[in-house]
Amino acid sequence: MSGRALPRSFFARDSRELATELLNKVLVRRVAGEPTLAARIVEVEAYRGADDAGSHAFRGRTPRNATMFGPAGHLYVYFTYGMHWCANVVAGEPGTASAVLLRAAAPVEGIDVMRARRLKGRPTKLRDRDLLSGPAKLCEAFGITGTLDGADLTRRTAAGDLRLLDDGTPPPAVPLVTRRIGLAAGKGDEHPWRFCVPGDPNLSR
DNA sequence: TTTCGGATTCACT
DNA sequence: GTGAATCCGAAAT
Repeated sequence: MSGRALPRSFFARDSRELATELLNKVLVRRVAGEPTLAARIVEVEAYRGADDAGSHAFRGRTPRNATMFGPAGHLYVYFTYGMHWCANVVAGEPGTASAVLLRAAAPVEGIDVMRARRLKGRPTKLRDRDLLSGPAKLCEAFGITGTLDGADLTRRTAAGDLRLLDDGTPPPAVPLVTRRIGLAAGKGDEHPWRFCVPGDPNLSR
């Protein structure tokens, strides 16, 4: 997978704008001695700190959400439902606590590794389109856990190399926009801040 | 210190 | 379509 690594300036803007721009960008994970993993992002959600009841940062900074309050271009990883990890890209200026949840992607490279991680020995079959079609699925397939919370997406890190690349594919001219998934009624679910590549088979649910 | 519920997924009906 | 799995952060006590 080749392309231009996205610089810090790309991430340092409003999370809703960043969300639409992340569509069709390529997430790449390189770890020494392992096959490269690559996937095209097809579904994201924007979250904001102060005025977004659906955001982990709504009630202010805590040890858990500290990464969201830091500089853009870092990965905010959190654990939920007692078993799942989800990953966000931090947006905006430090202190705004905004981020973009990576919800689904299309597998591009390293598909066998992704499938093995997703199956975890289960006897079921998984189509390619089921490998990354949800925020926790994406993390499982990419091996993203809490140890990568705070990782800088614009630099090589000790944990390996996790980057976002622009391979020249533009975001969709007209993204599919819906309400965000999984939020309780009245807790930010009213905002239409989910953005998708229209018609993509790898979308969640 | 206890309680509550979650930015989900999967197996099963 | 429904329910179980399963842990932790944060609010409530």
